[in-house]
Amino acid sequence: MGRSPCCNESGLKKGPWTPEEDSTLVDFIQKNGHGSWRALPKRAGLNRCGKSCRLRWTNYLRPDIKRGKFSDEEEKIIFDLHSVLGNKWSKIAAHLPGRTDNEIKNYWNTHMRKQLLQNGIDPKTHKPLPNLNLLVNLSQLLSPSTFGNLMSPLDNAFRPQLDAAQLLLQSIVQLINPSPCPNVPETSLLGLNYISKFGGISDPPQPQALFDFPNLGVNPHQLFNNFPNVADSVTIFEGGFQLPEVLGGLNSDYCGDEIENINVLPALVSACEENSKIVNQTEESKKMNPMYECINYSPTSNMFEAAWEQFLDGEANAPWKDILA
DNA sequence: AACACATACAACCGCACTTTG
DNA sequence: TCAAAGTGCGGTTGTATGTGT
Repeated sequence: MGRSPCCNESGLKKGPWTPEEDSTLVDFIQKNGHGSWRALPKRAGLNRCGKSCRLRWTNYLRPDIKRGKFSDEEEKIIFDLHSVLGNKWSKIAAHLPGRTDNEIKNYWNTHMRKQLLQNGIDPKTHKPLPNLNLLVNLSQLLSPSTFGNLMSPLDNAFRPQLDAAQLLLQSIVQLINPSPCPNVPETSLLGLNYISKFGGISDPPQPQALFDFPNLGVNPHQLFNNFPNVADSVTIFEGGFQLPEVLGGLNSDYCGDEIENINVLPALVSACEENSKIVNQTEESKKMNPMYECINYSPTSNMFEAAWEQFLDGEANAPWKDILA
């Protein structure tokens, strides 16, 4: 679209506005309205371009502008809306009376983004930045190339257990980085989880939220129900679980009570295909819940279970305990 | 006290998109 | 249908202020 830029006229002032210019602009708009922004500077007697006047008015001089520090509540709203809308600052600003899109953008970039990064949360995806070093190291430790040279033919008896352990690790890595849901835009349920649990970024969590089973459509209780022996290796507590020390003692970050109060979160489902009917979710809430289509989108669940099964089948011998020690 | 560096924020720029006449 | 005007956005810059040496 051919269009002449509005701000390349020579002789027009740029840079910070003086109190006199502010006063002139405010007086003119209060008396006449802004009308055409392009025509405004001449009519008001300002040596500025229309765009500069518009920005100055909308971002700073408008009487309904709220100045000062963002409240915790405002931070929560920004975080929440950003998780859904992304960088749609004007849409976010529409939910924060008195705040401008530019102000929110600046606040996000200078405060919130930094804090999220410091706390291990990706400000773009609102998901934890994967701390996969431990798992990668374990995976490498368990790789066939590592053991190919070290293990004697006798030790190959342990190969099935090693394969199972490696498969398990791969499953965990995939659970941490699930494939994106194909039916809805990228949203940040972890962001809501984060807010719901910690009440805003002013009191951030430590970056150890490696698992988020509700968001992956997996209920840890149901997940481990089929494996009675798992209690010996995995600690299941209210709303979460802890893996055995041999896997680094990684723990889930499932915060059940708070999450149930957030209606955009998916309901919990069984990780088992045969039990994959929706639980705790009405037909109405399915309609309201855009993530519904994603609830069963957990292709790694069965893989995870299969790995566990193999893993636990071999636990009687538990050679991996010695190998990893 | 003086300086360098870091940080926060206002403001600008360029572009793409939408609205309007 | 088209061009101008208006709007929204990401990225960047300039300046004031804070902090450490």
